[in-house]
Amino acid sequence: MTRTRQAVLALLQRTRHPISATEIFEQLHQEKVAIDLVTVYRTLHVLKDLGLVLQLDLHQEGLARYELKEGREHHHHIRCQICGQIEDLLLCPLKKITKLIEQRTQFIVDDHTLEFTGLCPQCQ
Amino acid sequence: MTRTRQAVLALLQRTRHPISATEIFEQLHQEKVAIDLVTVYRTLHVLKDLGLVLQLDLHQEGLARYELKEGREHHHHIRCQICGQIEDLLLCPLKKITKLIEQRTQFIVDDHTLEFTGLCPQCQ
DNA sequence: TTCTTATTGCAAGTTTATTGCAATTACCAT
DNA sequence: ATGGTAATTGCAATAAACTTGCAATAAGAA
Repeated sequence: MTRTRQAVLALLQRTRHPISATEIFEQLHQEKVAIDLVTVYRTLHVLKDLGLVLQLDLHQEGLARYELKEGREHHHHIRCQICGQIEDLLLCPLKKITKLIEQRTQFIVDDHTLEFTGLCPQCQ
Repeated sequence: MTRTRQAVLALLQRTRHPISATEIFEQLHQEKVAIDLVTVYRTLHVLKDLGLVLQLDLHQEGLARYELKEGREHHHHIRCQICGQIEDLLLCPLKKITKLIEQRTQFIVDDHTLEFTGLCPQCQ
């Protein structure tokens, strides 16, 4: 664990919403942490492989976002189509459905993604 | 409606799984239909705006896939992590949950995406 | 057929993310 | 501490998906 990795991890810890590599890069530069964008990408890859970070690919965003997995329970997201704000949904209605899908398709399911989009209270 | 647009639409009609712009481009060239990749992208954009085609952004694929919306009921997908095969799931367990989420978040929900990943029977 | 408008192809440009490689840094053993 | 080794980093270049500008072409109406 180097200081650059700690800086990325610390930023993820204090960020409440899923954040992109570019946003991490820009935020750290504002905080006078010298780090290359490539290093941000590589660090995120490492943290993902270590199981500390989750990668999200939200619909129609065209970029990856990351959030800390550690210490957080399984959840999903809702995103405002106008302002892009992302909010956590601390629920998951898919336990039973997963079993049904495994029976129907003969797949072994090991992950799922669920995302809602719409208008946030401010943008309605 | 030009012949190139009809070619794209016809290909989408006879393709059973969500297909990417590059795949459409390559498939049409194999069928000796001269079409530029840019035109494929623009055609897909038009068809999407007309509500004839749905764009999917599957998790960790890093590209957009498209499927015909016309005449098909609402459904979701499951994708094999090994071979990439995508299968339709002709179910949706999210009607009640959507109402709950609207109450909790004060968002107006107007869409959702749901995707399962796992191992298909062949890749297990 | 001719005129007008929409569509297309080509080239160039964006954006997001990855790779190669040399230079630097971290960490372990001494 | 110090030196050696292996991992990490920055820079430059590259890749892949997608978009934009613009002139040439094709479609549809008069």
